[in-house]
Amino acid sequence: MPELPEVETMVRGIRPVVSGRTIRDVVACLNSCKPISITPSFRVLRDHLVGKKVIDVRRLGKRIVFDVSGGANLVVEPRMTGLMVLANPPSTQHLRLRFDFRGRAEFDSLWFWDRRGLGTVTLLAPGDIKTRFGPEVLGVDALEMTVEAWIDCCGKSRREIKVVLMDQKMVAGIGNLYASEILHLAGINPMTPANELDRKSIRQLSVASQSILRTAIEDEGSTLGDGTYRNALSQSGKYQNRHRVYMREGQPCRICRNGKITRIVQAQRSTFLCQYCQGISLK
DNA sequence: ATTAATGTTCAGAA
DNA sequence: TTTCTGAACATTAA
Repeated sequence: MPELPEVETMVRGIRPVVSGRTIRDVVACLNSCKPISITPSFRVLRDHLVGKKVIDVRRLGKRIVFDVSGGANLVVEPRMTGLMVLANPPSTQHLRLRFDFRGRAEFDSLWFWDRRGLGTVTLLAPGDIKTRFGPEVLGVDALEMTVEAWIDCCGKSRREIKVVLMDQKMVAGIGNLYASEILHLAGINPMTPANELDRKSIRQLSVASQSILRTAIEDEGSTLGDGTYRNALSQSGKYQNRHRVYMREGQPCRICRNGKITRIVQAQRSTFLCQYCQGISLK
């Protein structure tokens, strides 16, 4: 579930605690749970990181990037259920990796907890970090998506716009949850082929994307029913209370109050929508 | 007790 | 070339 707002929240929680600190040790598979995918290998990762200093922690799409002294990067991909926490992980069962820091402070370890274990951790050599990702929906300077980039991105695919929004090579940061929310705010039918959207709709998409994601960051992301997602201190997000459509099938639309939220399936994933707000005639 | 579904990504097939 | 399918894994609901 961690999408841009959740990953951004993790980074904001971790950065002030971890930046400037030296890695004392890295420990894998606490409580002997299964190892997650580590590239090139846990051994290499550990040997390289121990003794290095964390220069900065930042977000790239849905990934957490640690810049370490010497120029290498540690890239953590939470995928479905991965979390980076400084304390109180949801359970002791799925602690996959632990980073210990030198010196003494309020928090001396950073954990990678992952219930499903689909997350990945990659150590990249200096200079190897290049984004196979599209531009950021929210990002610094040139990395941030412009309306022109949106027009370009939509124009080159015939796939449904919902599917294109989730394609990280087109735009980095949007996943299944926020795609539904964004399209509802933009008043766009999720099934519309991306290349059939007019300029006005694309502009609305651009505005809606930034608006939804910014608000979700302010609310520290969405913690769904299973309670999996938490911030760095293991507290729940609040944005789920403001969901317009996601997981609200059958409930009245909060905006138009005309009808109920509908669930459809696109690319094997649930999409939630309001047929009135999004101009859809369902047969 | 099986089976399907769940937030993501990617390799390999169509 | 672009788009689609299934697999990686753990847990819950049906």
